Amino acid sequence: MDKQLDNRLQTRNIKPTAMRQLVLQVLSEQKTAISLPELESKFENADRSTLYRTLKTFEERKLIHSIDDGTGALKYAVCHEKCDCHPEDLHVHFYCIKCKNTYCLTDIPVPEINLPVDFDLESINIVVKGVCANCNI
Amino acid sequence: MDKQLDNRLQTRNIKPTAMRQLVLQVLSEQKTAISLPELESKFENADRSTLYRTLKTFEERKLIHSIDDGTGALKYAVCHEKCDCHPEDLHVHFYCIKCKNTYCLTDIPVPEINLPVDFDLESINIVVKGVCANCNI
DNA sequence: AATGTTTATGCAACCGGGTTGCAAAGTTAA
DNA sequence: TTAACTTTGCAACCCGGTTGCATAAACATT
Ligand SMILES: [Mn+2]
Ligand SMILES: [Mn+2]
Ligand SMILES: [Zn+2]
Ligand SMILES: [Zn+2]
Repeated sequence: MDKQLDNRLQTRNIKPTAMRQLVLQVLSEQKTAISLPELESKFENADRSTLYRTLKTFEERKLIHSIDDGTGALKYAVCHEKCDCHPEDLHVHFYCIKCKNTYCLTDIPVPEINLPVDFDLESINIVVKGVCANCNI
Repeated sequence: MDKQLDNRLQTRNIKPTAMRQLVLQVLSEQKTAISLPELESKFENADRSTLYRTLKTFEERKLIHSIDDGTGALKYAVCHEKCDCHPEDLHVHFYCIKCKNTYCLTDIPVPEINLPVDFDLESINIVVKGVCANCNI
């Protein structure tokens, strides 16, 4: 289908099955992060475990990243092209308590955190809660 | 029982039932945050929903705070005396991928985050993952 | 002390997100 | 064509969290 998306799959070493193309397409259309149950509801007849495994594969290969915004369901969003999900690639996420959407604030990198001595840092998860611009008019 | 702990309950307007005294005692003994299932396992015959509601009450009254470290189970830790869980009271949390403990890094306040225009901030959740000092010898 | 009212507890059942085992279908490589 | 591997679909399960409801305990009023 979409040549662009197929490329994204290929460069991440993911075989472009029909299912995966569809899932990536849906993910790419989202303006905010989406959960597995939400994704499920976007398809008529898709099996949850297939979608689940598709997301897992995507995440493993760094095509998407997941956000735990504290709502109980992991949210997913496509990584930007060159992302490797290393600390310097990470950004802040925002959960709106009104519209319940979770935004990637890709312009806001996670700040440096100075851990106590002998603590090793591997990743940082920052979720800010509040009211988003759309809900704030 | 413990006069200190009873005071903590009173100053937070929580009636000091036997159950609540016990739960607060266990919580106070922890060096790292503890989940409901873990708490459950510290008692012989405690009912889950009672413990659940006890934690909820404690959290509502700001006697304890909860941490979503991404493991699937919320962790709880006692707030410090004067805490109101406002952004300026919040600290960074650390999840050790080796020992699976979640630490309150009470000395590390959450940094300021400048949100995009029209976004209102209510709370900030920061969880750093890595290896803790104990596991790093 | 006896009564009614509020609050806390215990039990059971449920919910929802996530996860797995396994067999069938599809793909790829000899 | 056959064999090996990968992906999909289905069903069943796990676990943390949550709720309705009945009982018990605490509290207040007479
Ligand atoms: Mn993101
Ligand atoms: Mn803490
Ligand atoms: Zn919003
Ligand atoms: Zn550790």
